[in-house]
Amino acid sequence: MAKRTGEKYDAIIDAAVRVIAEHGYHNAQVSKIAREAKVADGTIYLYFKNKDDVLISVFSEKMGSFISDVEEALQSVESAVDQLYTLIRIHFERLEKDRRLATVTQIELRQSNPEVRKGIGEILKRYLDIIDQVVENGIRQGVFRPDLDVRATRKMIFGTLDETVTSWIMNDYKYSLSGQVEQIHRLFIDGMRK
Amino acid sequence: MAKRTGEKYDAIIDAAVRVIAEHGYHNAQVSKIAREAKVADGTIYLYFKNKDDVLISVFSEKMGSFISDVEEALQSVESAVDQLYTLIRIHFERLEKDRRLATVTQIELRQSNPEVRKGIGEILKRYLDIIDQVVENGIRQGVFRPDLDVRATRKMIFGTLDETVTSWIMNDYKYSLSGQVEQIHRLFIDGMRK
Amino acid sequence: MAKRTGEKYDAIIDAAVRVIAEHGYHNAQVSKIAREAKVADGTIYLYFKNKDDVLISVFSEKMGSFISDVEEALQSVESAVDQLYTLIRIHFERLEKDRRLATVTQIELRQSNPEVRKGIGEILKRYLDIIDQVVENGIRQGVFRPDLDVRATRKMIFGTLDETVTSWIMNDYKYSLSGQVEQIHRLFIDGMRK
Amino acid sequence: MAKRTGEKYDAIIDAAVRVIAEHGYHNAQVSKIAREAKVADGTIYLYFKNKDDVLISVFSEKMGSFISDVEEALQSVESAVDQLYTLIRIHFERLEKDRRLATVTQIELRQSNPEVRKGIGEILKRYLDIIDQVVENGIRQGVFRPDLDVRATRKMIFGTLDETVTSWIMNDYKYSLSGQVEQIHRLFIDGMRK
DNA sequence: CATGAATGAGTGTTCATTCAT
DNA sequence: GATGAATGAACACTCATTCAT
Repeated sequence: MAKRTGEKYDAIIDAAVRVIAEHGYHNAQVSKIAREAKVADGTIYLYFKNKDDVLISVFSEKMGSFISDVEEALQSVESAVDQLYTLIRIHFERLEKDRRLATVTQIELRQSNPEVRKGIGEILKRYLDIIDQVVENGIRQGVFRPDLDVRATRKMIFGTLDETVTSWIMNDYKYSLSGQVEQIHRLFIDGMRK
Repeated sequence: MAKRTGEKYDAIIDAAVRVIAEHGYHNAQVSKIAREAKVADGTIYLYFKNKDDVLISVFSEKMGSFISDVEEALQSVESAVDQLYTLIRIHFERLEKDRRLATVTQIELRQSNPEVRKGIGEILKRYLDIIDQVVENGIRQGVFRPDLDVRATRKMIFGTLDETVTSWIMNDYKYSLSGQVEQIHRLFIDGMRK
Repeated sequence: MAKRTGEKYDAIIDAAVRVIAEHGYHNAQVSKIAREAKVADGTIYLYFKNKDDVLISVFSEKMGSFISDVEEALQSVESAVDQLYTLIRIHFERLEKDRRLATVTQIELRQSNPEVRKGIGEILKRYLDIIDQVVENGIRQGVFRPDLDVRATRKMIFGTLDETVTSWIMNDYKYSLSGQVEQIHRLFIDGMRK
Repeated sequence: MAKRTGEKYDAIIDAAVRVIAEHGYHNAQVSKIAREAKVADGTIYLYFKNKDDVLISVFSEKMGSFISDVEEALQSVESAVDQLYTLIRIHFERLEKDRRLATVTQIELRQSNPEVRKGIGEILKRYLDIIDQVVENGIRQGVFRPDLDVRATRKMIFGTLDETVTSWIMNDYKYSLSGQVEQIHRLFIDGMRK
């Protein structure tokens, strides 16, 4: 049971994204995903434990590559201020480039049951850790306030990015996400005060 | 259909909160809510259009009083910097005081279908408007940067508060929410830079 | 859940017997039983815990009245020899009179899963107890051998009756069941020896 | 299709017995039997027409040797009274010696669908014929009553043995089967009467 | 001969909503 | 207004069988 690789594995993951994006979480039946992936219903169960596993895997596979990209990009950046900029930029650019995936991960999969949400939460932890490291870097480098609460700061950063992307989707992508990198970066670094 | 007041109306709303808090969104059946409210299943449909309407009303009734509280409190505060402080403080205090309601509005109701989420979104707009006004006040008063993008700033503020509360719930309320008001207020106002 | 009486309760039980008799155990879907009983599928679950419960109840209700009939009839019979005769007679007469029920309880329900079989076994225990009492009576009355092993004797009696009925059904009811009462009674009492 | 011999043929039959004995009829999937037999799923279909064929063959192969043993043993016994004793003894001894096989043939395979049951019935006919011959022998030898109904008597004999074995299994083999040969033989021959 | 990946038909159960009383 | 019995649509998952290699 549950081979986690192969052509069909990828086909099912991608089909799930398309079906969820088009029909919404509550209308993404297994049979619909199978048809979209051009496999039989039962084939899905050769690659995944159950429907929840498909959904968690969608998030894991897609978000995983996203997180890896961010990790890699941050390696070649020295200053924590610039790292934060890079992180915001990649976060926005990636999701702006794949609206369908953005909708699925930001909106649809959040309607899921506790089991799936738990799986999603575990994957997101990796991302939150990266943010923590950037903040800690900045403190160590002496560019961020030494009394910064890392966890609170991380929640500000993640909460802001998440809300911004969600809002962008809910407003039908009608403005540029990546156009806000500058603005938000400055908000984080310098705050609202004149 | 759909009297929106009365003893039973309130009983049903409160029963819904209790049932969702105790059993989770996906186990909050109409019949369970009816039993908890000590009315017949059918009676719910004399006061609400359908189940979605019950859920949206839960959010509306409970969040409505919350928003009014914030509005009122802000009236007696002059400076936008202090208004922002007050907003954060009330946001955290209110939810910290009623953990059950916090869980229902922050976690459970977000698993709902598009219809309910839309209803919730509309109610939240009032809150977002209040945040906008605080930001605009600050610009007008000359204490916030004049080039602040009001909408981006509002997303930062709301996104951060929301993520902070969610995180607090997910970590079993094991630290103080209101203990973070100071820290987060300073993050907003002065940013992360040393 | 699970009101165990009422007009519809009976209708569902009877529909189940008809459906199983006509289509066989493996083709007796809940929806088919519901249609036959002229109720909605869901209604079945107002009266029964699940499908297994329906099947066990079929056996319980039908066999229950059968066992009560036997119990009652034995009361008015003094001698254990005659009691045994009466038991065999009623056993055969009842099943001969309702061939459909005979098929369902003898053939179809025995193909069921362990859960149902367990339920059936528990109901049969009452019948086996009655047989035991007849045997014990006979020993006490001094008409049966005092060294008779009650349990072994009971197995002979029940096993024989059961096999005889099953065989009669498998041979398409083409001979008379009640015509064999005499013969079998004498076999039990006097044995095969000349 | 369907070679009925060979190393793998036997391996599959034996694997089926083990799997059914361990997991029960309703959990004896073809793939599980294949794994136990160390062949591929598809290989089973080179030796058997379908799953039913496997199950019937299990009964046929195992019961076949049992019946042959009985046939052979009876040859060297003269008197019908002793033949009946021998038949009961071998019946009980064989099944007592291989509890796993006893469970499979007495309990598990009886849950099967009509097709398999029909196959089983045909095999059992050979056994029933042997019983008939013993009874007829006895009548001819003048030791059994001449008015004995052979078929009814056969049903008593088979029904009793079958019920006794089933009961022994259901009671977890906790008493001796072969210890009951005497008792049951006397019941058959001399009846219950003092 | 043998493999094992792929197929796809088939069904018990839940629960929001209705409506006769 | 209030009841609660009745409705019936909707869907994830299993597993015997096939067939390309």
